[in-house]
Amino acid sequence: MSDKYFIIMAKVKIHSKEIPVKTIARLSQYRRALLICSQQGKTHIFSHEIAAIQHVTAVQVRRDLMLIGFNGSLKQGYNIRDLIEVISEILDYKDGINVAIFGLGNFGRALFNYFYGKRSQLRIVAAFDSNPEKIGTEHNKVYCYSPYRVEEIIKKKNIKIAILTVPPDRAVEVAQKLVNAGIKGILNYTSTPIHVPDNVFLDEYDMITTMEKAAFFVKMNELS
Amino acid sequence: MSDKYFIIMAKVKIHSKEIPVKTIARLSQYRRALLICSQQGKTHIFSHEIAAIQHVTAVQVRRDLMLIGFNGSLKQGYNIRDLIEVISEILDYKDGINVAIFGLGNFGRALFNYFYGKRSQLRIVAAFDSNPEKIGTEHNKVYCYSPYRVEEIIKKKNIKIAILTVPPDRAVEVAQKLVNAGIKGILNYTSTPIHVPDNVFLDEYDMITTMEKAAFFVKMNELS
DNA sequence: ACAGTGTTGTTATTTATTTAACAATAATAG
DNA sequence: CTATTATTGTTAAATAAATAACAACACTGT
Repeated sequence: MSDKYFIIMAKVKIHSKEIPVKTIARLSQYRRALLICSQQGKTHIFSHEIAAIQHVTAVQVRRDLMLIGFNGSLKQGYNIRDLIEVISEILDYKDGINVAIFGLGNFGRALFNYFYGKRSQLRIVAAFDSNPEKIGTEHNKVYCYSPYRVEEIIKKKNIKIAILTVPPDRAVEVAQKLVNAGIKGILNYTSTPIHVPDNVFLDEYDMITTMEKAAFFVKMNELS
Repeated sequence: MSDKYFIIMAKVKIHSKEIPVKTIARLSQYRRALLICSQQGKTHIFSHEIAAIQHVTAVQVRRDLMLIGFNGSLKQGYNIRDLIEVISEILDYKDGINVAIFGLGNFGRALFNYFYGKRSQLRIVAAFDSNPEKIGTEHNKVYCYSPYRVEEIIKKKNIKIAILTVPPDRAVEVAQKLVNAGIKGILNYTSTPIHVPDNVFLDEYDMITTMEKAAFFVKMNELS
């Protein structure tokens, strides 16, 4: 059997320039740093100041901002308010984006609480759980539905992104259901890898892998 | 002011070959897939089978295994039991590694429950929280200590890795304390970036960034 | 015995990303 | 008015990682 290839979204064009995925992630981080600075009354910031807050070099900040076509001034650096606006223009979805959480176990509830109300652009509008005791309950005005109603609710509430926190053995099945229902992005926090079509965004985060990586580096550091 | 540079651990030598960080992460994932296959009674596996379970190509699997010097057989593929052993030899810390969790909010508790007992190599042996009501409580035999005792307990219990889930405004301060106490790795789940010396492993995961990236790709996909 | 098949192991190539280098600039101090 | 300084913006180079290409092999069926 020949090898199979999975196509992922690697670069994106903005202002006719190619923007690496990693730049997108950094823009999100820059914005948060900028919002804090802005709240503190700062109006301008240098590339090395942004770099010092986040884990990057000043060169990288400048390069990222160049890619999105944002210009600073030589003596004052970058205008914070303007930069926030430009980044928001790129990152934000017009009228906000609706998110649902699938699986209200410990993890799901924690993410829900962590997330709820943090960024108005990203709204959790529904929860799903197969536990009959949870179905029908409400939490911060977010209703918990039965999995049977996934397709109906996704369409009715225009849910674009799913946070997947179901038990590992249900992940594949639920993901399939979500894709069929027309979800546009899945954040998979189960330890089971899932597959989605090319036009669905997928991000998988697995804490066990991260822990094992950490353990490995601790070990390597001790040896050298 | 000139640019500053942060040195990170990018590659590691095993058997005189350089191994990319990403390969290390994949090895952890391969092992989990292999453990499941092994439990199902399978003894051998082909590269494309591993690839189909995880999100990679068969070539990448073969390349990763080549880097760690593991050989398969032409007709049967890779011996599952042997491969698990070799990967474990690389990833695992001799007698297991002790982990502590800092901040028992929703997120901290969720990670604790998610994690507890999952991998015997990685043991959660202590928790810390500044809330007096939590201090002194016990959960699955794991005691919750006052932050005042961080240094003492880290040394006494030989804690190598910290899971950081304190509120964002405490992250920097707590991280500093951990580094001073001799912690070797930090998994930072607060949304505040932290800085650590080169010899301390750091992994930062920020859900907001991931969500914003997801939203961005949803948007891009709709435009094209 | 030999063509056909499906696999591994490895080198070469391509792509992606970061880092370095540096010209251009604007302010400042002498 | 000129040298100095600290910064941006951008191109070039270096590094990292993924993908392709393919030789070597071992088994199968004819």
